[in-house]
Amino acid sequence: MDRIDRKLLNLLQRDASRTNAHMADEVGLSPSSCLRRIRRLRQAGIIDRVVAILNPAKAGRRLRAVVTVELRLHGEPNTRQFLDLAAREEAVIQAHAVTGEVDAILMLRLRDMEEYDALCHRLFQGRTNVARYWTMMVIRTAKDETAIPL
Amino acid sequence: MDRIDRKLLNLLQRDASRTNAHMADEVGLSPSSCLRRIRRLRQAGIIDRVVAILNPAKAGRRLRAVVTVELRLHGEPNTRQFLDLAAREEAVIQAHAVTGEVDAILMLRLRDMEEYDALCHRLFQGRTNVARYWTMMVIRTAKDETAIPL
DNA sequence: CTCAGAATGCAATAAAATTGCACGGATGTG
DNA sequence: CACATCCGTGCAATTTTATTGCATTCTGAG
Repeated sequence: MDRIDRKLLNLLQRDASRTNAHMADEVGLSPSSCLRRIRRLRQAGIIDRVVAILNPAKAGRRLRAVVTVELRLHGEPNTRQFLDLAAREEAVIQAHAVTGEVDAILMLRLRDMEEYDALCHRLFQGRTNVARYWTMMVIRTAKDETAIPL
Repeated sequence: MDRIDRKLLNLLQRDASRTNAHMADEVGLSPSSCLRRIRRLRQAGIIDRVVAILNPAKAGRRLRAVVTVELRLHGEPNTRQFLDLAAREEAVIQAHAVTGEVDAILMLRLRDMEEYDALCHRLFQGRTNVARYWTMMVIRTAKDETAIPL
């Protein structure tokens, strides 16, 4: 993992659709060398996968929300059970167990408020293990990266 | 945006490294038709970009945290100023203004606690506009998608 | 300094993407 | 219902890109 690897990873984290020859130019290597490095980074699992990022609005998911959740019954099996339940919801993009005043945090991608309402009913109301929950609707996004700083 | 487009987008959101011919097979189209659809989805901006997703641990960013922030001075210019400040930090992956009991929420990718400490000093202490902040360190992740449900 | 292992560049080859073109199905109109 | 038009499709030719073998160069340990 030298300087060139880092440079390649940074390029790939922003735009993985460039041709290998172009990438080689950027880092000052021959196409074959460049390709072999990228392949090595993939096989080592440093590059986990390559994905397409959609425009949320154009994909019909304008709303974004963060929900913090306090459970009634804390501890390992209960937390896991709730997270698994949440993970099954397609609107739930991320589900984490966390430290702090709450037990879990969910990131949502929503079509509209109707979907939010329905989701809350399924996850938070009825006979679920949720004591309280706090919803933060995203008003404005100043930064939104998938890239991990190196 | 018919059924085939949605299928293509779902495939690309999980793995955009497949060959066009493979994708064509998956959706039951010829390679040329498949390619033209993908190109159209890109030009329409539905596909925003294609990126490499790294393994956080192998990239040296084992720690993940969510921080909610209450500002001293609320309202538009102050919130924007704080978000811009936060966005300049490389450990800050996402920065949002939100509704609810807090004003902003930050997603962090951290190397270690030392980096967290330094970041807190820069963003939350001293003469910044932050009244209080709550850190939730991610213990376990049950779901972590970049894909937007269609 | 010397040697072994790893990385590199070049050129040939294989694979993939891209394009032109003709066909077929859906839609709208007289 | 016949007809013209438009859009998407598949095939095959072409161009571009990825991949590999091999000789050379670089790097680090002893």
